[in-house]
Amino acid sequence: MEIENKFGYIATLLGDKARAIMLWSLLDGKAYTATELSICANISRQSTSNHLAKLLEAQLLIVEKQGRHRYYRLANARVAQVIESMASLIPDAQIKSIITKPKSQSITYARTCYDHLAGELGVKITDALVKQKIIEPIYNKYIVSALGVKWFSNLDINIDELKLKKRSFAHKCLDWTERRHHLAGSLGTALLEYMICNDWIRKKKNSRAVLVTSLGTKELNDRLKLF
Amino acid sequence: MEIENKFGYIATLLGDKARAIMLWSLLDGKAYTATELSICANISRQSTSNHLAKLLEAQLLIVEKQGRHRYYRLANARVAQVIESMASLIPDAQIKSIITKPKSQSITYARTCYDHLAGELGVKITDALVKQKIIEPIYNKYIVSALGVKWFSNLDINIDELKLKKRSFAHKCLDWTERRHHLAGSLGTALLEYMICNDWIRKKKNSRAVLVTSLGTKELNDRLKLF
DNA sequence: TTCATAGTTCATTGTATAATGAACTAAGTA
DNA sequence: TACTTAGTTCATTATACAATGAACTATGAA
Repeated sequence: MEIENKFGYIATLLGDKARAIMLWSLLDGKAYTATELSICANISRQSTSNHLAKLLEAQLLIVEKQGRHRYYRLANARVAQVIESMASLIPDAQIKSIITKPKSQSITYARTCYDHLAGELGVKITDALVKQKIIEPIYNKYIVSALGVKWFSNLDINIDELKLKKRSFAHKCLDWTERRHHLAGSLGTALLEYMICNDWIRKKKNSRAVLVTSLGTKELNDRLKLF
Repeated sequence: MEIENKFGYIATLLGDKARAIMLWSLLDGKAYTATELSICANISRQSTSNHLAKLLEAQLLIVEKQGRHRYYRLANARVAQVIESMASLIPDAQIKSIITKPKSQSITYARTCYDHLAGELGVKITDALVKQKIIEPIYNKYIVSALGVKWFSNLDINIDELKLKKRSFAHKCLDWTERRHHLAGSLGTALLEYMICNDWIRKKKNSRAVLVTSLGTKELNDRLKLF
């Protein structure tokens, strides 16, 4: 098979309406049962099963059996990033009509993108990290400066340890609301984890939206001159 | 329309086999005619036209009319980025297969286009002029920066004089081999004349091809960091 | 002029594949 | 044990939309 056909295979797979909705729902990184996903996409369980089988075969999803339930989740962070970046192609006019909706304000301001922080806040923090010379953008990645190693160690994040992990360390992820890059990879995950554990931000229930606590505002301002 | 439906709209658009092949072909950043794209995708011209209209409407492509041809290209770098990132999801990728380019013969490498320089060299020079901030692309034209005025005056080219002429000063011309823009207009003519007069390049007899002299190579490298 | 080529539009046909119903396995429950 | 729920498989149906032919505009060339 030629490369463009392989690309077409992936594109077709993502292109079905029902599958697109399911994948979008899975963007929070959580695992959902087949029945839950069928409700999301508003199709029969049989049909859902068929779609899920295809997504599994393409290694876009992974499945975990637990009793009589099967929990489906995105195979890895890369899948999530591709889906989010595809959303950045939604025509400007349509994006505007979405982000001005009151209920989507929080999701566009700050949300999780699978395992790291996205939205306006995600981009702002990344910008600040670059401005403070903590990280530096190189091609599609970021490198951490000597100063940055120190900065992250204050958050109990050990750069050397993270680099040892198999997964990507610190790469760029395209944000669909901001149309700009933000920090992803194991470093992005570590930062998100720290912020949640230390109550800088809180996840909203049943949503990818997060909100910044007053402590978080203070810390981000002190450490990154963010606000 | 909800966000997941809009995502589905984009995904569906990219998901058609024929469209996927066309988009993949356009990844090189060059512009192609509708007929050429129909050959790439191996479908009829009518069908191609239909697909292109959809991609245009979604602002994934832009079109430029030139005579009876319509040149289609990706709307911006983001589109290319997303397509490439989607290709990264191809399972057990054998993406290492290199995309072969048609080898450039002298007629495609450098040739005159009516009264200015075209071909790969023409495009390269134009790119370098932009990169060095000597000229700046604005819509279908180029403007010359203050730095640029100085740069051209070193070649005895007086920008103010050229602007007084009735004909177009510096517009974009689409190259058929490179499918990318290069400098045309009175400024393009003046530059070509200078290069010939000063033996940077020589016209081949009975041909539009030109060859670059060793002096030309040196000068273009010194002044534009071209090679 | 007239002809050829590039490209589009529109109505019709064709087809790939999604959705569905019925029948099934497998796990949990009363 | 029988019964319910989760999920799948398979054969059939339905449908969205891609492909096509015919007719059209527009540019360029003889």
